[in-house]
Amino acid sequence: MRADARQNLDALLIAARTVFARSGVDAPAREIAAEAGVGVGTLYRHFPNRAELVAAVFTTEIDATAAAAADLLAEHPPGEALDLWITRFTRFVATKQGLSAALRSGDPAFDSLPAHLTGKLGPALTSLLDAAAAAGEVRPGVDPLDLLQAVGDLSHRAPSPDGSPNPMVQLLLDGLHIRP
Amino acid sequence: MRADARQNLDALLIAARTVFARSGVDAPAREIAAEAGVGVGTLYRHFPNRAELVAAVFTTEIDATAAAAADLLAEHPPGEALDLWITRFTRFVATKQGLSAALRSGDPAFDSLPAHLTGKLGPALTSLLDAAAAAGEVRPGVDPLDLLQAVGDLSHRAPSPDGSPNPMVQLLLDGLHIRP
Amino acid sequence: MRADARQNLDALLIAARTVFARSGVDAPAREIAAEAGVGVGTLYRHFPNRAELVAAVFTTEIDATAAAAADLLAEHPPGEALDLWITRFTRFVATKQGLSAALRSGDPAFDSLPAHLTGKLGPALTSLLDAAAAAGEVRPGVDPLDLLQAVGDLSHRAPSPDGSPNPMVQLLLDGLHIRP
Amino acid sequence: MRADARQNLDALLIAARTVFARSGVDAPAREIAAEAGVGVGTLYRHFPNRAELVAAVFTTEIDATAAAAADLLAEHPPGEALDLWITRFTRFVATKQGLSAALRSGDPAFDSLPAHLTGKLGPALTSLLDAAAAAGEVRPGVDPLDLLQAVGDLSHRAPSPDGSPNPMVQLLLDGLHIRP
DNA sequence: GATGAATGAGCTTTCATTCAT
DNA sequence: GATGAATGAAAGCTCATTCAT
Repeated sequence: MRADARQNLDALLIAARTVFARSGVDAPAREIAAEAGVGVGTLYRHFPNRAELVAAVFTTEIDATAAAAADLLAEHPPGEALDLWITRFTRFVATKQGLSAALRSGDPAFDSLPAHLTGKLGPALTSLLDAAAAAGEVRPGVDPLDLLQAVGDLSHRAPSPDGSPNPMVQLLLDGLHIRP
Repeated sequence: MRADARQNLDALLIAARTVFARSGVDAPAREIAAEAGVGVGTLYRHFPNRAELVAAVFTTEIDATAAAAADLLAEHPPGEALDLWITRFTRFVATKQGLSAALRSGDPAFDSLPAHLTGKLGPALTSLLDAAAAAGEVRPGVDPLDLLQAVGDLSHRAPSPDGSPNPMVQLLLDGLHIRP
Repeated sequence: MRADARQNLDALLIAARTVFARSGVDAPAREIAAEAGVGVGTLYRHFPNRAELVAAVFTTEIDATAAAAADLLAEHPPGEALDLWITRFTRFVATKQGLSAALRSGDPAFDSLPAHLTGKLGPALTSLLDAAAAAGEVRPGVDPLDLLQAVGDLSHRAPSPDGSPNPMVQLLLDGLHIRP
Repeated sequence: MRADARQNLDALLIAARTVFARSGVDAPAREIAAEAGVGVGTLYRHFPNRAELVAAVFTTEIDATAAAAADLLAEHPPGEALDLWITRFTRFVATKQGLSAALRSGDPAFDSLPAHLTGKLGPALTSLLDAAAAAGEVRPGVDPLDLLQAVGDLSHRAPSPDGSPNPMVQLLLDGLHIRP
């Protein structure tokens, strides 16, 4: 892939994420292209239809969220890393208004999303839970996918402006942690 | 208001609810008018724009949900009435895909919705909780708005085809009840 | 149908015929709407898609060509009427650049065209041939559909500016007539 | 011209002919380039615009059709050679759906086409007619351009799948031949 | 010279909203 | 008051053509 094409693709993904967050997943293609500083044609060259673009953005975001786990673990004590990651995941869910609709749409472009979700986020959360449990900071034996689901359900609403997680999520995290 | 005008208005509200559930809140105005058996012009006479119609449908639904509390209390023991009402509320939330988006849209037509939500559903749930607590069936001291919020958050996903509530909601209800 | 709607429909058919003749059957919908003095929306209200419009224009033209037979017979001696009608048919074919392509396109909107062609033009030409044969002006026993086909094949090219038929068609007509 | 450039040009002409026959003269440039196994850029280097390409393909085809006359004369008795060539010409016309439209388009790229048509095909047909007349197989004195024109007019419709000429053309050829 | 990525005008079609009937 | 025809502003998408690589 040519360097400029790669740059455009990246710009499109970033632009799409921005625009989706601002105007929803149904935002005009032209708006996304403009945000990326690119013609509509370029958008359509890279993503033949809207679903493909949405799927790509979601996938990218999932990947980024999953990848954050390792970074957080490296820079924070395990229990704190877990909390921070959950907060980040919370932000991911809050931004993805279209996610649940997409999953239900039946569009083949979204077929791989569920597997991607569990395949990437499951292991990421597992690594955090395991580290925190090993350090005695959280109770062991929590199923990562159950936790993901619950936090997800509780995070649909728009995030607080200060970036702090939903109070209910906070409660859940509190329950998870072992207090001395 | 003339009798036929009143009939049209009712027909439009029912039609809009049906169509919103089937095709989403962005369904074409014509589709709604057709479902109601009226011309688009009539739709616009009653609701000058789409947001006004959406708000009206939501308001109507909120009212109906609130009104159901008294009926259920009259026909069932208080604890059961509570469960049935929560299930009904769950269905309300699941159908209203557009609700959270509407609340965030900033459209003035939706300005009164939040107050309407708490103003109608709060008291309704309070009456149910009080009755059930008085009968010793549920623990006392539960904040109705907190419960509403939590159940709401947990009910965004599509409902089970059999009409039973979300498993997480079920869990919540179980925790609420006092078991002998 | 409301009077103004009827007027628009007629205006659209006339405009489409004009534009098709000028710019071909693939002319932009906007051009046709503009020619008719109408918004695009109106065009699409009457003809949900281009094929439907093309079919309508062709059908209308076929009808007009068929209807001309009776008029010509009433106003001219039979042999002359025949020649005049053939000339008119020649003009019809020359204008309908898209006809043969349409017939081959497989679009269901064109399904009824072939039957319409033979069903309307066959009888029209039959009446002319019969009258002319009865008057002893042309040889009897000529199959109208064969003649239609042959003249059609010979008339695909643009008509002479003076409106006279193709020389080869003229030859054909000469052969048809009984000269003293 | 470099050898590879020459190859590309040939490939493009062949590809264009194929694609034109399959999808019409308005087929996307990309489709033609792909068929030729080159990039669009290469297509545009050789033919600055679509009309130029169309003209080149028509010219090439005319040349090939004209050239076939000598070959056929060398390998068949003159009368048979004439029939075979007419059949081939018939195929040429049938494939060139865009020809008459092109001639009428006014695009300067097509300016030389009419002269090329008569200049190449006229002499070719003359040679065939003369040879056949000299052999006493066809009547003498037939104007080649008239014949070309008539056969052309009669061949606009899609060819029979078996490659045999139009029945009307067959009739014309029968009339041309002198039967013992 | 070749490639194919990028551009953006232009086309079809939909639909909210207005307004003549 | 009701109707539905008309309007025209979008929006999605395609493709001829240009031009950086």
